[in-house]
Amino acid sequence: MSGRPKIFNEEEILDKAIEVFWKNGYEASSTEILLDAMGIGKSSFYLAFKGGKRELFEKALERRSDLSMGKLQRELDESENKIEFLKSFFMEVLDPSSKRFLNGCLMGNSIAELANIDLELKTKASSLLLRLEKVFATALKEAKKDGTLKAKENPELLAKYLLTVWNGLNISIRVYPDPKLLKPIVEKQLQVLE
Amino acid sequence: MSGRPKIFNEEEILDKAIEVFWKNGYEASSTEILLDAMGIGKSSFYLAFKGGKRELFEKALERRSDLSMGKLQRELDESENKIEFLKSFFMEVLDPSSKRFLNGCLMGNSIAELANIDLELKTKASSLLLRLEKVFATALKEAKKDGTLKAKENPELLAKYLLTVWNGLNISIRVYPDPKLLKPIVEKQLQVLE
DNA sequence: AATATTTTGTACTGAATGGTACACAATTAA
DNA sequence: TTAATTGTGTACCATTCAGTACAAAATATT
Repeated sequence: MSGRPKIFNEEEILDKAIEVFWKNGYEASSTEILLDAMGIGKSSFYLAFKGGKRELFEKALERRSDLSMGKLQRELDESENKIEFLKSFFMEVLDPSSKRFLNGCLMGNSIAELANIDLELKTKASSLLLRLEKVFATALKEAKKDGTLKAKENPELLAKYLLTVWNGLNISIRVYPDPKLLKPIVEKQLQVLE
Repeated sequence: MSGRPKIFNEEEILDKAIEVFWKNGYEASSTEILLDAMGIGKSSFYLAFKGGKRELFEKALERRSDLSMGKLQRELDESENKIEFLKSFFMEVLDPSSKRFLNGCLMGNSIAELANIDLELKTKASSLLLRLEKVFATALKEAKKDGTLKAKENPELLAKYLLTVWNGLNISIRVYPDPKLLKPIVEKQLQVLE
């Protein structure tokens, strides 16, 4: 059953692919660049990913979502004050040392790039981005229950609101070179959580 | 001095190019697709646009900005209540028959796509998008003067806030297939203008 | 009508694209 | 030790990419 062992670990090369796609987007990430980054040859790649670059992209989106949503959910579970945590979560985007500062949100970027190019991939990115809304929603519900969220608005609505803030922020950080300019904006946007 | 006459009008073919770039983005718009849409041949194109596709994209961005900012400024100048007009301006994005509903914002898309691919083009798109902030800012200042804007916040800050809302909205419309879902979100975001 | 000037259509180019073919290498099971 | 199985490296492929060369066409000037 098992012949020659794989020289690579699928999760590791997916992480490399995520970096490339996140930085360059889908179209501008050539298979050559991707293979270089992943450190594997063509035949290994096409054996593992029969669907080629497109399948790799789908898997990369999924893994990126799994990792970041898992981390976020864990942090929320551990946090005392979920509202304060959410605020810091948004503020992190303004940190010039964060990947997101330069690259924005992988899902948002993919939606913008592929909306009219590849409906299926765009829909995939959309649904993965909606996981973030879901995480926001449950956190807000819990915060409402434990009293840290005083706002009268529906948590479901607030979650959609936050997702839109998220989307805007990830574009705006690349418009305003100085993160200080955006800080008061984000604070203003997050006032609904007061 | 004047030889064979041009078979095309530069503004008209730029409008066609805008449509293509807006729909597909930069990378996925091949010169072939562009030339087909513009209805001209290669030699005519490269004679008029020595810089090729890249120059065409720059000119397209500029023209798109000129046209839309010109229109917006005119509408603002004519409007009685600038705050109400700005609200309707944002609500228009949610109209499924608007181009923006499917394609988002050309500048925002370009920033997302080219941020790490072509710094110069990304910077160009950014600075053109900042024109929108400028238009917002002057409108808000006037509204504050004439009393239609009651908010105590600095108009400059509010203008940046609106631009971020704009950026988020143009991603979110492609995440939420049903524009009704977004309407209350936008209303909430625009409450700062009350 | 001849000439200068500019634009256009066609054919071509070299490079890059995503993807295959296939012989060979490394492992496990018989 | 041999066979079966699976993975890898190299060479190759057709297509598409952005862009050029150049001759022919259409105009204005003389």
